[in-house]
Amino acid sequence: MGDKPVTIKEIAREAEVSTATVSMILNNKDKSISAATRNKVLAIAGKRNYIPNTMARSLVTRQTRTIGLIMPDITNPFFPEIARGAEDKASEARYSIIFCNTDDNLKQEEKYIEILTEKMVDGIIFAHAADSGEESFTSLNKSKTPVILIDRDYKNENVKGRVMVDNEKGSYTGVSYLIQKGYRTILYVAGAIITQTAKDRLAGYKRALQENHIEWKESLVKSGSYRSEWGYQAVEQFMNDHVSFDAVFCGNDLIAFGVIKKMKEFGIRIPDDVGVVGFDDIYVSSMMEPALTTVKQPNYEMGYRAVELLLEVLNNKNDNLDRKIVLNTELIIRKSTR
Amino acid sequence: MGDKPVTIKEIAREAEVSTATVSMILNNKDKSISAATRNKVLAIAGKRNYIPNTMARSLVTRQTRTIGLIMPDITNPFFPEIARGAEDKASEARYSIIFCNTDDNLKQEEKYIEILTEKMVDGIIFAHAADSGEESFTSLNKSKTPVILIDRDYKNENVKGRVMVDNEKGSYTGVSYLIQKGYRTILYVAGAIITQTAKDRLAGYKRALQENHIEWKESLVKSGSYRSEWGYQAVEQFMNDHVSFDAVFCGNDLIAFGVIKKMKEFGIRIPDDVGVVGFDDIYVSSMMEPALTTVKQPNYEMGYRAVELLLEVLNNKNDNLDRKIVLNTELIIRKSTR
DNA sequence: TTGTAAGCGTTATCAA
DNA sequence: TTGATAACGCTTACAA
Repeated sequence: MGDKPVTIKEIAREAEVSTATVSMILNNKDKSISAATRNKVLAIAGKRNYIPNTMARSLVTRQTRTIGLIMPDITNPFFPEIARGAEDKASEARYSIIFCNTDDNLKQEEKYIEILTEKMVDGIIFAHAADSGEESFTSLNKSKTPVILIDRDYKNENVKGRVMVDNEKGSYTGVSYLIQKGYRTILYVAGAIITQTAKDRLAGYKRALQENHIEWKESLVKSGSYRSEWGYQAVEQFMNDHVSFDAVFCGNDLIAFGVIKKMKEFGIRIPDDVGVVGFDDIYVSSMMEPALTTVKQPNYEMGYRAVELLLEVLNNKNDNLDRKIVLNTELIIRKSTR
Repeated sequence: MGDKPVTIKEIAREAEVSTATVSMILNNKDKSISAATRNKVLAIAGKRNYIPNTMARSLVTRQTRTIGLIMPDITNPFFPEIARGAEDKASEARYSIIFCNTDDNLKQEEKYIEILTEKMVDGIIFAHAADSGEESFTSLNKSKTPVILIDRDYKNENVKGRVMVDNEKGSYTGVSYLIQKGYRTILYVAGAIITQTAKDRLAGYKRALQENHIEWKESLVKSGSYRSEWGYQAVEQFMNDHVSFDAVFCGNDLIAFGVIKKMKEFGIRIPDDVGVVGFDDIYVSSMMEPALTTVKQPNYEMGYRAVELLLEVLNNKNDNLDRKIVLNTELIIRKSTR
């Protein structure tokens, strides 16, 4: 019933052994310790309700069993599954996750990297969605913390691995499907095009057209942001430009929602008049009217694999690997295509 | 260019002062220190790229500037905004957040509370959605960590505050609005009814009917889970029971989506034949067809206020308050009601 | 204005 | 099979 937490020292005193002994027992490094003292110590620790102080422990072991997760915005439906995957894997291995929202703001990212290295996290999972050009991460360079990148590519010596998705192939599959279903004039409403992601998806779009001998026209492509408002506006713009089309391939599902909303307002029927394919497969896409055909990203798996990779790196300090995991997308066929 | 991180001791040596002096300067407790030594130390710390070791610091100060956030599932659209609000406030105050997903599993909760107290978090924000009865939290009792509850009520001496929503009033407002718009036979498709939340909402539903002299019938109320599948099934069940109705008040937005989907399949027009009101206002509710009229919960604010409250508690160790903050809901009128 | 030194709760190296 | 004891890097009385 003491007020201060019980320490190893007090247990040692009560059990009439040394702190070293107690420590070994509590950490299962007790091969050489007699069952008698072992049980005695364990009993006392239990009774006194001993809780180890990880600060003290980390100070000497130099590991915190904590990893940082930096992402733009947990409120964006793209990220919760990544976070969940990461947390699940971390939790399995008895690691904890500190999570940070940057709003795609470089200053914030710098700040968080600083904080995380001060907190001595063992590693960082870094999901930086929007491309911010080639800025160098000064905090990252100061820090020696190993980093696993999600979704984007950086050059940095702390980067020990990347987990990405084959975006080119993903959009190739989506667009090919549209063509296969008889659609011929396919708009591409992209997100922010500075993004490598968006570029890769554009490449996949082009390749699908090419392989099907459909001419690629710049007038059919517009890029904006990854928000549903942009999809809504984009359709408006295409209509104003008197562009005619029978399908829309969208940079993500949110954009697709906007596209569909606007088209409904114009009385365009989906999928009969126009087919729509999204990208991501966020959880509501199946509930929309019509349910959205989309290229699913394995978000949960990305988070999970990223942590898995990090733990591997942590356990093989020696070999300085920079592993790259490329995950496949999956076409989810629903009702927005015929 | 050394390999090990620079310590205060090395800086002290290089600056030819004591570690105490360096520590004071680095912590802005340097009222009494000459500008000369001050600048010298700061310069060296900058050049050598000093990063404080928070393990060591926390060991003596007994605070980690870290707080735990326990919630059922970040993947559930209800929670990301809470998490975001919490993180924003924490970040403002230079606190970090460790986040934990319990899947409404009591074992998990216990485990996380244990881990968090081992990690010596300064406090815990606890968002426990589904009611798990009156189970006692043994880990919580062992731990002395202050806890702020979100959304649910527990009795526990570690609970130093609660942030909740006035559910009774919320559903009262929603149902009153339906009545005001001329709807008369209003179903209530509730979530899990063991939940206090669901009970309070039921109470609000009844009060609205009563005040408008509409008889309450048990046959108009069904409870299931907070998932869209349940909304879908519920409508089916009501139809099978040959219950006629002209409005549906839903336990949350997800349920409303399911309800709407099923009704569309039956060719029921919304809002003309039947009006629908949801609860929560998750981010897609405005994008649905028709856009959903719903009782908005201030999720972001709940997270934000919870951390705010926790920080207050942390700064007033002396008075043993248990503050309760009750936030108001807001009726968001869109197109699923006439 | 600055330095000395104790101590935070562990782990880990030697010795015994 | 166990015990002393020196770290780990920092803060904080108290002295000087």
